[in-house]
Amino acid sequence: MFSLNFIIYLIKIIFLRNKNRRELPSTETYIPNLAYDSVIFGFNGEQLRILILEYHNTGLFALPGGFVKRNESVDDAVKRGLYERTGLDNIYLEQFHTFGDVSRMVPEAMQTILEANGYEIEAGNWLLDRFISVAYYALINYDEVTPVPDQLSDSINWYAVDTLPPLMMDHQQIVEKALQNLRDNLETKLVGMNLLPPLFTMKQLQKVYEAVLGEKLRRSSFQRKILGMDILIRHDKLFMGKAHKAPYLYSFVKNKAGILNPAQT
Amino acid sequence: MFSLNFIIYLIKIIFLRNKNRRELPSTETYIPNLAYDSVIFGFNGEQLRILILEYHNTGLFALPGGFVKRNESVDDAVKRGLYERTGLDNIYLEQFHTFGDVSRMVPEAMQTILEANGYEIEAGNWLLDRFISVAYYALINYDEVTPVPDQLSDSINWYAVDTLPPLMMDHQQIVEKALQNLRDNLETKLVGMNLLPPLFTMKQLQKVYEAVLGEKLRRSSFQRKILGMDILIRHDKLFMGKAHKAPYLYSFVKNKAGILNPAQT
DNA sequence: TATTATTGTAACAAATTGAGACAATAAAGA
DNA sequence: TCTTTATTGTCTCAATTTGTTACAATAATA
Repeated sequence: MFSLNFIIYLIKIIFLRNKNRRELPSTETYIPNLAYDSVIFGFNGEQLRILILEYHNTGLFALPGGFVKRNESVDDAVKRGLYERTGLDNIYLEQFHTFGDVSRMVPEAMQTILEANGYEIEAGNWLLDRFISVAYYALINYDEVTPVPDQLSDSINWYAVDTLPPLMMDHQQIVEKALQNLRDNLETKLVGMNLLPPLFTMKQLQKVYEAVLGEKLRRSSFQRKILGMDILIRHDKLFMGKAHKAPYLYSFVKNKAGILNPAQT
Repeated sequence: MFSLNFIIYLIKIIFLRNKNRRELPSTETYIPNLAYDSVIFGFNGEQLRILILEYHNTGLFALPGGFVKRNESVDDAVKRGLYERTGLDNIYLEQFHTFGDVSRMVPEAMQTILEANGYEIEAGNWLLDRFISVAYYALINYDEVTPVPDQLSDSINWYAVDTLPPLMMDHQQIVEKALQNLRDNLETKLVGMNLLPPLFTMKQLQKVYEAVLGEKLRRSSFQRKILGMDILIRHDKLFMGKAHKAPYLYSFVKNKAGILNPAQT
């Protein structure tokens, strides 16, 4: 009567329908008009990169974001989102600005995204309303992470901060403000600690500084300054099989009085 | 039949009833769960002070705050509030943090305040719900302002930052964070420009710096540093009738390239 | 005319940063 | 085994910035 392929086709349709026809988030669980966006920085050894996601079938690129539950702090909402996307707990997080312009209301964008994912959304739904967004940046160890796309997005990928795809809404400005804050905090907040693996060479640390600042630094001044801060512990040398003197490995002193402990907002 | 005094008394009652029985703000005009708080700094020549208001008949001290209209940016909401309270337009404003903890939900406080003002409020009203608050600090010229209390508050007064009354909820923490941000921005954002009158002496400027930093500075280093920044214009001397050399008056260069223009968020 | 308090600036020392140089050294090649 | 190569750790000296003290200039007063 029916071919096997047709049956499989039907099952697929039903399955996908069920998957996509799931309930939209509601204001019973989430606070209306409030969202967060996260600029997740990683360092690949050369460049400073951030995680950008692309929504299914829309060509829209965006920062990872989400909503805040009614019984959850904004910080926790961001941590939850980061955990879902990176699998990492205890990420270094810094809130840097809240974006509250009226021009942030772009219902077409949300509508496109939801419809491309098979949701039906009626006019007046809270998701199409205006959103105030609290923006955070996160610093993570690039190598420890395999980012996973969420329900609505095709992909989540690393992009160098100076060659981002065109981002939706005001996300480009959010990234710029994040970068500016990261630069301002570079000296005081020991940014390197969170972008590098536990053991690293002086050269790697310098590369992080250069990538964040976007300029070359002098090797000897840099070394003198960092060592003078008394925040590094020197370990054994790292023999990389290269034809030159081997560099020392370093780690950051933990809980240096007054100065930052990681994973703290 | 009735004495004139009695008539006047009746009129007063009716007038006050109308004044107090006015509609509570509703979520038709305001965004729910979102508020702002403002830390308004002024400098009286010696101390750094902030504006604190006291609610009628409650003994509760608080930062001036308010809600955000649905068709208004958060920045504009704050400007509106500042204008109502200080009469000043074009105030220097800086957003510094958004407070989003769940522990910020203290419905008793709002209930006390509203009831003390003769409002009836039923359980479930949005004003008793949780609020996320975007916090700003403002810098104003102390002498130009006569603060006016709002509808709910008895008084609005200047307090030195180191002798504040006990503030409600987390407002003490908000002040501390504001101060910390003000200190961090002191060098880069030309804070003095906004806390002093247009013409001022070097000593006055130094006093501002000392009040913000909470420490004494050396006169000659300070003078050399500030003059070296090329941000001041020297004017005529100020003769104060004192038995010593008269100081020069200075003003800030406007629109110094790269560096700040005032009244900009 | 001397006295007083405060101002503007110079002068020198101390500390920090910039720029270059040099010896040490891990691996590769002769 | 001895050079060669590229890079590292550190030192030196100059340039710049900051800390500290000193001193002359000067409005009003006695």
